[in-house]
Amino acid sequence: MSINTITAFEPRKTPIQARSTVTVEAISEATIQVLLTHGAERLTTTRVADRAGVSVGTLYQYYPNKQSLLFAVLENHFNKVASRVEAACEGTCHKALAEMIREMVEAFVDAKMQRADISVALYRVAADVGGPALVKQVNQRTRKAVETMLETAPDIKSPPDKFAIEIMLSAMGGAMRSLLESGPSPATVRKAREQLVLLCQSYMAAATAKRV
Amino acid sequence: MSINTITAFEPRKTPIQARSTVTVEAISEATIQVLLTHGAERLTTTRVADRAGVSVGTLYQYYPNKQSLLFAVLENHFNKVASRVEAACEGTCHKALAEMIREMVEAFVDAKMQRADISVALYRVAADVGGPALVKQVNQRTRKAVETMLETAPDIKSPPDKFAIEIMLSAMGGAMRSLLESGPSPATVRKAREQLVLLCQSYMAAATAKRV
DNA sequence: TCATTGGATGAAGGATTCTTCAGGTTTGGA
DNA sequence: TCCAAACCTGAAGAATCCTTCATCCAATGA
Repeated sequence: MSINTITAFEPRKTPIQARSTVTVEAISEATIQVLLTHGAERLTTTRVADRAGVSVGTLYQYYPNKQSLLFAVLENHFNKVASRVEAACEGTCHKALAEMIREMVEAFVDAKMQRADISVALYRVAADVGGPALVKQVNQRTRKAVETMLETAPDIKSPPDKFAIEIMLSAMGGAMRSLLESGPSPATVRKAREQLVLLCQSYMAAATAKRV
Repeated sequence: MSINTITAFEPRKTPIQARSTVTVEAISEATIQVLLTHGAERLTTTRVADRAGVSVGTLYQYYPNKQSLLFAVLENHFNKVASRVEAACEGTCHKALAEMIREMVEAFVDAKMQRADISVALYRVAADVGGPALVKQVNQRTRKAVETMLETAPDIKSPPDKFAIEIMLSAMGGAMRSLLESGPSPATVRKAREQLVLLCQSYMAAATAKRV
């Protein structure tokens, strides 16, 4: 079913000419806007098309159904964030553990904040569109990046449990979600960023020490 | 708007006779079941009523609309969990910091696991029914309990920042959510429980030490 | 220039859903 | 026993929504 679900979400056709690329992007952005202004419950394909300045038919030319549209937007956002975190991990090898974690967490927070509106909007539909499965997948990917990064840390006796890293990532994500949903001020975001760094640092230090 | 939203969610009439109490509970339970088997998108008042063994009209006698139904179930669940955590906090005063955190986290995890199905079901609608606001409210309440508990800890130099406690709670909640959504085995839950304890312990230790 | 492929349109079919309300059934006390 | 209040019923109105498809416009390249 998982495979079927995913294939059913695949775009219908790929943009070739320039104008269609514009259209697809407009639809994407419109989806987010509608999500923010009307809520998930009132997210209508017609409404999205209107906001994007195209007709419904056009929308259905690129997405087989409403779910696939939402899924695509969700996937796109997740991938962007994951890539940022991966890049941060790769760029911080061989440094001290605390430094690694700091870079990683800050990359995550910054990536999320870059388009905070998208994050908030997507929280509202994630559950209906295979969000949890996507999160799992992305978390897995991120975990690997963190794992290989940690293996190069000079000040670690034993690498942390895979499971511990997953816990850390989901905790970080959860805290970030709460934060974003509260519509935080820049100052609050800065504070939270610091605290999240501390949270992950202290946990990782404890998790690597605990193992024999 | 917040007040209007909440008043609009208020139950229509309160059960008086015994049978109506049964009915209301059946509707509550049916809501969760439908959520789990059909998903949030296909949660229909008629479907819920069917599953509860009553007619739609009966449902609308107690809930003014679909949202209020979902909100009530959500609120009920959150309050239960919060109460458990509060109780744990009150029962652990004057012990060592690590012990306090352990009790608190374990109470949270156990409360969530008690009806894991409800938690998972509710994650799917929380966003559409003022979930974030509720979470905020409950988190605030829990934070106060944790705060007063921590003030009695003998081995703390300075109490942690309010903000730090909030971060911890939302992180804990987020990690728990990821866990629950992955349909974990009992063994996994045990491991996660341990790790969550460690996560919160090490963060709180760091947060209380950092402050001058 | 012109044919072919890509792209866009939007009215309308088909299907659901939410919610109401007029009328019937059950309960509990007088 | 009897009645008023509490409950329950479920067909149907009203409102949306998703999705399709026949048709028209634009671009590309031969």
